Amino acid sequence: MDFQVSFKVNNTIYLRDPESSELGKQIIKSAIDLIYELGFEAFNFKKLSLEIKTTEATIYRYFENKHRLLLYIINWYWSYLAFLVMLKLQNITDAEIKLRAIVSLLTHELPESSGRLDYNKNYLNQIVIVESSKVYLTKEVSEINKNEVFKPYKDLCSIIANVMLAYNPNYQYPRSLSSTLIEASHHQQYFSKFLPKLTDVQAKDKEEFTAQFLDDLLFKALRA
Amino acid sequence: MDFQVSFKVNNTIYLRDPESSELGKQIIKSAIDLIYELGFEAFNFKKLSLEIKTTEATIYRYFENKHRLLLYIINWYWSYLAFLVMLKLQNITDAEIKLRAIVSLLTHELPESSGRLDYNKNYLNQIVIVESSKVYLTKEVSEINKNEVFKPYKDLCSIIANVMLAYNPNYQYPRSLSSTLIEASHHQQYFSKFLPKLTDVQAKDKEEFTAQFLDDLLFKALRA
DNA sequence: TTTGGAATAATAGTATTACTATCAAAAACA
DNA sequence: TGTTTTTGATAGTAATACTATTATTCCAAA
Repeated sequence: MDFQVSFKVNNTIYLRDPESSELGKQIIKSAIDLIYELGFEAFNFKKLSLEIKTTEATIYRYFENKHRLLLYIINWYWSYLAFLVMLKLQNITDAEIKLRAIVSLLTHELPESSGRLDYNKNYLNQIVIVESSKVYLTKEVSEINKNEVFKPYKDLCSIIANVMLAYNPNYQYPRSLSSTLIEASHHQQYFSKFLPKLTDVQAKDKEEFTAQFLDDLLFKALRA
Repeated sequence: MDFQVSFKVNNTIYLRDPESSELGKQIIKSAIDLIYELGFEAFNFKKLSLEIKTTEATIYRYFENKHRLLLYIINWYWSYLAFLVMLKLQNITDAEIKLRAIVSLLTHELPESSGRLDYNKNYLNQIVIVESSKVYLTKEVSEINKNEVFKPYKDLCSIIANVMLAYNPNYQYPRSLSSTLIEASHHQQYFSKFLPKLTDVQAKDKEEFTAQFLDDLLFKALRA
């Protein structure tokens, strides 16, 4: 069985749906590659247009500016991750095992898929770790939040919160713990790579460190 | 008794020590006001120079660029906070009470001091919440980390980690929990204000919400 | 098969940003 | 008093973040 899943992101984010054309998909794919390579600050539409051999003007017809493009990418990721979480939790009944599966998804690379134009999942992961907070840490949060552009993040948060409540119905802070879990998964992965003194990583457990820390934290927080 | 405390920040951050002149202090003070008002992205040296009636060129003699200036401000804050933590913990012997004092410092405004040129502590707090992660979420982390510019953050983290170990010597992740605590204090304060669905704030507990959540999380994490 | 509309390409242009350079005036300092 | 340091005034540059205009291509309905 082969199937195609696509994630419709809120249409106030783009001017023209990038999924609606080959060029649009190319914009997203190459944007992910370039942001990964250059970092969001050094990334711009000029460089992107050179990369995909089109012009700045054309890209501006899809996205108002690079912040919106990043928001699109990050939202795509949240939607995809929420989908994967739902999929993984399908056949699990035990809430504890569900929570471990969630931590695992939050701390490991997304599964690579095929498709010629498919986004590089490893790059996407790194972008989310490094750049995702920049989409909401802006003066315009309240303004852009009106259009529900953060819904995918809120939805993911809500899904996780519900599993937490299934595990312990008396826990008082399921949403805050979910957002803390998600954000901490990014920070700890970033810190353990670049600023290890802010963590307890050891040379040997680089791979699994963040998962172990979050696992420990999560279950202690949730146990009565 | 009246006394003056000043915090020397790593001298590779600035070209000329802003504490060494009135103009320098004015640059920092007005930068805090402007970054608070405009957000870091919209803030620039042109606007700052107009504000303090000098020229861009003059500000460039103190800081290489606005990223460095932000780094200076954030580091000043970490140093000041570490100082306050040490001060508060002075006469406390019980590790549990120490930890509560730390959570309280992390989730409340800094005490306002006098001094004509003193920085606006409320603004400073907000800047740290919104902008601090931007100083390390950059392509150049490893490069600038070589000069120990993140030492104040690491030191604060280390101080808190030691109190955690005093409370529970067997806890395995004191540094990661410290950095998570600090980062979560920012996120939860930010979210409860702008994206409340990512938290469990209620209308009535806006003030104390973050402190309560972190308190709960911290002690559950640390208890064996 | 023609034709109208949409998408894209090519090109140019503007305001702002993030600097650098130069030189004179003012202040500090010795 | 003379000298060095700091600041101010002004100018300039390369890059960024767009907007505008017109020409070309393409596709789909008439």
